[in-house]
Amino acid sequence: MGISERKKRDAAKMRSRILEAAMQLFVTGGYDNVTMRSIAAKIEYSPGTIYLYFQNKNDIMLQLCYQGFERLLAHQDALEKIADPLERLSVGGRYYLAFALENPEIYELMFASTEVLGDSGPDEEAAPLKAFRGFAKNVKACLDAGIFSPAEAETTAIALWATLHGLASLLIKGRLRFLPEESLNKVIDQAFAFSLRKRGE
Amino acid sequence: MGISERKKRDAAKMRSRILEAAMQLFVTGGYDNVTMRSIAAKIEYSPGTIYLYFQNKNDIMLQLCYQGFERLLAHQDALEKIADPLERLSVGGRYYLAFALENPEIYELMFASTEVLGDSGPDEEAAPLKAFRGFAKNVKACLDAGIFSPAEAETTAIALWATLHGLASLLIKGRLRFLPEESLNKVIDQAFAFSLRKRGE
DNA sequence: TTGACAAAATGATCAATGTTCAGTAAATAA
DNA sequence: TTATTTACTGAACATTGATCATTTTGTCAA
Repeated sequence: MGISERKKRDAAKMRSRILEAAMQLFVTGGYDNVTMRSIAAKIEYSPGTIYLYFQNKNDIMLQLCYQGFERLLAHQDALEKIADPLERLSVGGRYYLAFALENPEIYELMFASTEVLGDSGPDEEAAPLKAFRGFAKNVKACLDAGIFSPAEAETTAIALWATLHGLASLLIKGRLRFLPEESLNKVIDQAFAFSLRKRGE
Repeated sequence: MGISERKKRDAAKMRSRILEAAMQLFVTGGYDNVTMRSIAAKIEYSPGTIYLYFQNKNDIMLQLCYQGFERLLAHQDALEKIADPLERLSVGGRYYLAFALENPEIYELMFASTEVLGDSGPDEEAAPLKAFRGFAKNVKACLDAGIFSPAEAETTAIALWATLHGLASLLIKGRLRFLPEESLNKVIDQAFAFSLRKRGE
């Protein structure tokens, strides 16, 4: 039955084309630029066809959200080479921030309200959880190296993530626009130093 | 000219009624629940009337965003009584987080993307900037008390804000749902301790 | 190759949305 | 009372996400 396999490949390819078109529309013109009709026009199919491959628009946006997490995770993979755990964590954090600032729309989508992304299921949590686990692993390495105390492993990871996410969010949404450009980099550096400072006791 | 004054009051009252209706619809059913028609029905006017008092829907949502910041600022005013600067900062942070978690929709709206809220003008930055200045003032007090070193005043304020905002965001959007309920409070406590720890050197 | 069946794609259509605007009603002024 | 300005109406428009009867395309047995 080579035919049914080819059909499966075709269907997967069609899904990819739809997602690619949606992603392009999204990053160039934001959420409002993604309409079922604009996607259809881009892939040169009729609007109704999209519903043969995706349940609805939310479904599509959710997939784009997942793609965002996957891209972020791919970035983080490059960190494995860094031996020093504290530096790995620091560089990872900068990667995280750089990703958010270079892909503001995608990053926003990744943390868009649950409402937009539809009801939460076990699958929905998978991607963020995976991202956090990678993060936590690096923190754990710092812990093992005696940089943090054991009781603070998860706490530290979350606090760090929160700081990074908060910075990214505030920057993307222009809430730190009042800061002089020059001091921004310094702020980021110091924020990292602040969060990553070796703890006493 | 008592008439024109009365008319001004009437117009202001009408604006309030519209905003109140919009806020009610928003907190109960989210952004999608706020339609020009639903607002109109709630205040018992025709949809077109709303456009005599507001430019468009974005305008209305922007005002709700401002109301959110005002509520938050009102909360923070109660902090003045706390003498110890470090404790004032800590309690203020908890207020901030509590506000965000008790008013998740409003908090989300306050930090919604610039796109949703319309083009940024000097007015738009006023509210968040004001909120941050109050925050920074508390940090400065810690600084004056020798708790932080001078070079870190603004940096510390921003890092703190980012951590708070990040925590609020992640919590609201369910990204920390995998955490056991019991450990959540501990995480918050430790995150605060982590960020507010007295710095050496 | 042909004809019957299944799968894929279409596009007209629906209800709902934000917004506009000619027309109507009410309030004010003359 | 009459004229004029102001406030309001609600039908209408363009767009949106989504649906579904219809048509086109693909598959396979005869």
